[in-house]
Amino acid sequence: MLTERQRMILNAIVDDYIRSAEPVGSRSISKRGDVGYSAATIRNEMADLEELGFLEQPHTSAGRVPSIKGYRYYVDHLVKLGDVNEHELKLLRSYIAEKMRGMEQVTQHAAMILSNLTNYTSIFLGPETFNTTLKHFQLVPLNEDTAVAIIVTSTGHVENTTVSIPSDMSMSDMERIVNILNAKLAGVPLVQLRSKLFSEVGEELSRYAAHCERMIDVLTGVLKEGEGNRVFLSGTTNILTQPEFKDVDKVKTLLDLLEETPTIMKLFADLPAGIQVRIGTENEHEAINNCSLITATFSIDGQSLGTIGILGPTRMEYGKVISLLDVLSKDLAVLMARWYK
Amino acid sequence: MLTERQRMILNAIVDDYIRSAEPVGSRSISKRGDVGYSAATIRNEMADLEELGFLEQPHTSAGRVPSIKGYRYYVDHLVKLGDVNEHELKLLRSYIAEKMRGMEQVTQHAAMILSNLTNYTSIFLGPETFNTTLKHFQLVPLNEDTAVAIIVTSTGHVENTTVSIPSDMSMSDMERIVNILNAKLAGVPLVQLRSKLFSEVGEELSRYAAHCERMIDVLTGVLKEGEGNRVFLSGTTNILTQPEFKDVDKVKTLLDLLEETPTIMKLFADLPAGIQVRIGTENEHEAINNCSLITATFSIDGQSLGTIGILGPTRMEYGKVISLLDVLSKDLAVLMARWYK
DNA sequence: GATTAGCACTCACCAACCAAGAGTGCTAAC
DNA sequence: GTTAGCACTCTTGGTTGGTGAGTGCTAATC
Repeated sequence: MLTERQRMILNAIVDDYIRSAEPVGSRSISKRGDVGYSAATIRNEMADLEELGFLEQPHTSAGRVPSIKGYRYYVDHLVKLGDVNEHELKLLRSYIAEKMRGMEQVTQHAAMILSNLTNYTSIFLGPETFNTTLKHFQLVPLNEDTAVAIIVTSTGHVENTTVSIPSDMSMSDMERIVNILNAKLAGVPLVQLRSKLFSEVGEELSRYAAHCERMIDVLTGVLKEGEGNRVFLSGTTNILTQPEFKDVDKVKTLLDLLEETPTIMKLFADLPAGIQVRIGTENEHEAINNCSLITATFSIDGQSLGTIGILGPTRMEYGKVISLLDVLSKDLAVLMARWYK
Repeated sequence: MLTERQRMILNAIVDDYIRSAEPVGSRSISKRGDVGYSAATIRNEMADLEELGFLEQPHTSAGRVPSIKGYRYYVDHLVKLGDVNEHELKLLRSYIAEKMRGMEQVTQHAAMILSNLTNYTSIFLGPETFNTTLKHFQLVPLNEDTAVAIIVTSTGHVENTTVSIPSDMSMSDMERIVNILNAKLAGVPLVQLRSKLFSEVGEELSRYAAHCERMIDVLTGVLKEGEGNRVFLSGTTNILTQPEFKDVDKVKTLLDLLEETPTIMKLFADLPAGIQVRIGTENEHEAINNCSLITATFSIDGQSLGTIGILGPTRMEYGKVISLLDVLSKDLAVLMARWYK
């Protein structure tokens, strides 16, 4: 619905604004070389674009600034994916060099590199527990009445809590129960643990029923607690270098948001595989209404294994970030496929 | 070396400044009621105090502000420990209600409450690994060539990494080695693991020597990696509400510092048991030269089990924070004594 | 001799004001 | 359809002058 020239001008304006962070005027566009029109012509087009809702004016006689709708159009139709240069590529892939750490460490490291490379904040969200299965469960006694409960999931994730040992449970009882639970419950999806317990293990452990249920409580407790550990942030303060965050109050609300893991998890909920761009108010949460969130969710056999997101101002280098995330998520997908073949 | 009146005036100035965050003038002190002198007298004393280095003037004809030396004198001789009120005490002790979680969770929760109560940033540093002993070591295989290595320490702390299994090591080999290592190394201080390995386990595992050394590498690797996990922050953004941090640049350097776990660990190194106050430039690190750090290190039998610190502006409510930390650290000491009796 | 009232002086802070510059919208010419 | 020209708007930065808080000093007072 936009003319070729309008698209060209919109593109120029967004590019300029992303670079300069200042409202861009008709003259500066006209002088860019790649747009062969005079300032006056551009002015007319800009007025039209504003009427159509793609641009905004902070005040009369300031330049124009892209609106959310403008950014959206830019991202959907205009943005040129920057190509990832040698240096960046090398850096980005350096995490693979640390051969064979856990999947988590790898992704977290990747997220860190990404935040350095982009100067925005990167967020990594680990796989949802209900997609993973139980690998191993164990109790390590610390002294007579306390023990550490440890759970290992199929993705190599480890969770633990300290629990108190009921006084009426002997060491050998405990060992036996843990053994049986392991034999029966290994490979069971985490969310089905409880129901499986009753259907499968029921009769065999009936004499330990009470204890056993206790154990499952512990198990699910550990899992629930671990929920929060899925979020990993990197470069939190990078965003402070952006001029749109020179106001401490804005900074505070943003940082407060980032500290609230549940909120972040909600933000990342239900993302389809692949790259997703959420611009400004397209984000649910008010605190990031002047931010954009670009996410890459990678999955294997339809099972999501995590999401890496980049949070920056709406005036974000979309082209660069998208292409970086694209490369990275494809790399990770390959890596994971090999890992969990 | 200060006269009674000078002490009184210094005390009044520091108190006022802590409340208002603004240079305090002679008149406002004179009108406080508890100091029965006229503004002129106070002015003279203030001039003297300035000459002695206890006060500073931002510029001529502004009020006075305490210097580092002034704060130091205040903390050492003048400060009245605020008494902890019922409500605070209840809140502060609520972590105990979560009966018998791990020591770590308890302290971390306490640190969180503390940051809420004070509106400063609280930092918790877990016990040094070389004071703790190995409780349990385990490998959980994930697939043919990777496994999760898990370590449990005597304090109930759990560390883990994913490692690759050498192709020439069979499952049963692995199990055997792990078993022997556990039997021999449980109870050994973490730092002595390697030397103990050779002296004690040497002959018994000579046929597995190579593998065994590999295992120890894994073990120490896990530990080194875990070093960073000892730091726990809470209320990071609280400090942003303080007027001295209305400048985003300062905020950034401070937050950057807080993200660097090694630096924080250095900051907390070699603290004696009990409460310690470091004011402004008394702190090594430049980024917190206008902050004060109050720490409480609690130990049992001379073995440090962690430190809780409060980081705030130099203009901090010393009395309140010190008494809160005092109560808390004593509580924790009791709790831990029961725990690790 | 210590204390205090009085006074001149110093700055930071604020508001008003002004000029410059950037950008716009509109009109008329190309 | 495009562009040059022009009047108009509005931010920005600098200057100026007034105000108030606070000081240092001196002289009077207790």
